[in-house]
Amino acid sequence: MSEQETPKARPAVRTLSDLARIAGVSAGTVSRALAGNSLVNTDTRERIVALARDHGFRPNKMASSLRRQKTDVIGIAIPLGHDSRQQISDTFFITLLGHLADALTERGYDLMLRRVIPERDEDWLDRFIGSGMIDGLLVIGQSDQFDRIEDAADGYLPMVVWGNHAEGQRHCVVGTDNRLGGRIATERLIAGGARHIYFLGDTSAVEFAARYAGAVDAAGRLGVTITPLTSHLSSDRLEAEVAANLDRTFEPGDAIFAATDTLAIASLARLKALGISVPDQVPIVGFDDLPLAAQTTPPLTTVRQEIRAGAFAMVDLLIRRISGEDTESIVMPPHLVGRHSG
Amino acid sequence: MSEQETPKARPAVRTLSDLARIAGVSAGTVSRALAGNSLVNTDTRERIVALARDHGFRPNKMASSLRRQKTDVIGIAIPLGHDSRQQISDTFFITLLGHLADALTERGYDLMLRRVIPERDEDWLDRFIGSGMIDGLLVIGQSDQFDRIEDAADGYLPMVVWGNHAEGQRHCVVGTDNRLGGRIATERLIAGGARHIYFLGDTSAVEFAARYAGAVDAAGRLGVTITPLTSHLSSDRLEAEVAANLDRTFEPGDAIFAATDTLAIASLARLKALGISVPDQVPIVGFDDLPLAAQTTPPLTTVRQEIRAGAFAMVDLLIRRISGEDTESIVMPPHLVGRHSG
DNA sequence: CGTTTTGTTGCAATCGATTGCAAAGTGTGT
DNA sequence: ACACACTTTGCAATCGATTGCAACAAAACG
Repeated sequence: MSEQETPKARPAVRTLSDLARIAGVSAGTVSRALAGNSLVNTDTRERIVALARDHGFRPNKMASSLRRQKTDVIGIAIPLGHDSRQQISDTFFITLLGHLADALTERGYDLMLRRVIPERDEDWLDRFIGSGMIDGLLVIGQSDQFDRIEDAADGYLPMVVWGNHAEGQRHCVVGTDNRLGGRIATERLIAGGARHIYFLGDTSAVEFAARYAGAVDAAGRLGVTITPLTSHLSSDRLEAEVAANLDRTFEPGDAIFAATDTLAIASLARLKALGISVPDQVPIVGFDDLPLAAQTTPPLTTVRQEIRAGAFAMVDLLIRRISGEDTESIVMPPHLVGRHSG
Repeated sequence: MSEQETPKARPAVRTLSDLARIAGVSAGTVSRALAGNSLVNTDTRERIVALARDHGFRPNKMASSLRRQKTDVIGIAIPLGHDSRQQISDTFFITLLGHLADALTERGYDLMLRRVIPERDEDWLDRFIGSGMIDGLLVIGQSDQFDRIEDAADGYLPMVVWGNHAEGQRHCVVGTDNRLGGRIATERLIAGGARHIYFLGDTSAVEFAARYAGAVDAAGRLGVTITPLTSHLSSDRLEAEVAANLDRTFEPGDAIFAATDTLAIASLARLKALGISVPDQVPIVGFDDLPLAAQTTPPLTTVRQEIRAGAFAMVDLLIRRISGEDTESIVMPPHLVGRHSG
């Protein structure tokens, strides 16, 4: 009663020993009781658990982590190498992050988020890994850090990366077959009559480079020319760069393959502003199939990545790696979602 | 030389003591040397720092946190009370998260992200606070957890919440004047000729409730009727609910005030599919002014929230609270951004 | 009734970095 | 040559939870 009314009058119960004193047992017993299982007497356990609840006691996770050598925290690194202000706000990464959060929470892990700017911090990966704060690491996007990730993977098993898979690479990656996706998108445009394709994106990120390579494959094989136009994804540059890139005279047979739906949507808006009709004058195909892609005008034709499945796969692989297994990478096939923009 | 070539042949240097042994000094000295300042001899310091670098030594953060009683980690909680699958993927929250990440990283803090579903975990706030893992807590959105946040705020200073400010509340909040925003949006619609306004959103979240209240204020004062239509923000329900809500016959004078740009954009798409023109038949005003709002067709008229400024304000307040100051809330004025949808 | 088994609990070491205090070493002033 | 100040380093306690091992009691067995 007065316990309920003046919970702060009592000296706070901060440590196991505090609670142990109140319960009249040793700290070890309290620890075991709160751990639920093991070998404490049922009565004792219940008494201690009740006491802990009444006093709002929560064991200190730092101490626990230190002792157990396990933090139940997974690190999520977002390297912003090729585009330092992008990405954490890019819809694709965020959607992925959301699903990762779901999957990790479900498994009892917390997540520690870190945006890293490799140019400013050479050592970002090893620093994160070596901090002792995380049981495993997910890297969202390889950016231009492929080699550094490779190096780290040699000495650190519990790491899974979202990104592109290259022949013979050593780090475990989950991602879409970007090259195939690029090919599919390009073939779609060519089937629609395109003779010259603009690739919109930043090829210094390996994922996008692979999409471009796929586009070049298809274009080359089918006798179509292709021109890369560099556009970054950071929200403060995106609009201006897309505008600059699309400020040209389009001719019949021209088409746009945007490396990302975000870029495709910006292109849609820009072409509309220029009075160029999509897809009649210039067809556009995007990449990702974000939820928004279905809601644009016209609805966006795009190459779908299975973000949710990918996120769950990453977590699954990571957990297997944490327990020592050396897992293979997973490359998921992309699928064309034909709507009306191209 | 052979050091460089076979870095893994040597037994790894994992602890201060390991490094101390190699350097021929005590662990305490190593600790002080790596801490940079204090009172170690310059030569010794440099020698130790070099050794640490060569051996890739990184001090264990858990141990450090435990001893210093400071983790340099800020918790970010996203309560999903009124809409359990929403938000982490909602563009607004994500944009905010991105800016928070910027501001915190700049100040040397890491961030620990936690989505919480209050229905499943009554104790989410106290558990996070009491975990000992974080130096401070940012809560993104009050959801329907206003009272619980109030309770926690009484005993825990370093917490700042994004959300709505209510008269006499005790927790420190940063946010937009939602009620005023709702009023502004509604007045805009009425000035455009609206006689009946549909409010699209979920009023069980206090922020949205305040926007609705503002809309009711304006509508009541100007003799306009208003009808709330409940739509959630989770990406898997959003589209269907908007569709269901807008599946009605609109009459001249009808207008839509969407509680969020995300809802406004979905409405735009839905009305387009129904062959209803915006703004001629039904004007729409949104809320947030997401980057996308400028790129829709037609470009969205919306009420702007200063997300970036808000994020930096939150971090600033939090840091002052961590050092013991009891800061006031900040309520930022919303601004109407007139584009073409309403 | 003595011995073994089973069930509970306490004790103390441990995880790894930090830091107050003491001690050692060096240098200055008289 | 001695006392004193200052610089640098080592020692050992500490943060709080966990856990192997030993100790003890009660129950079961012969």
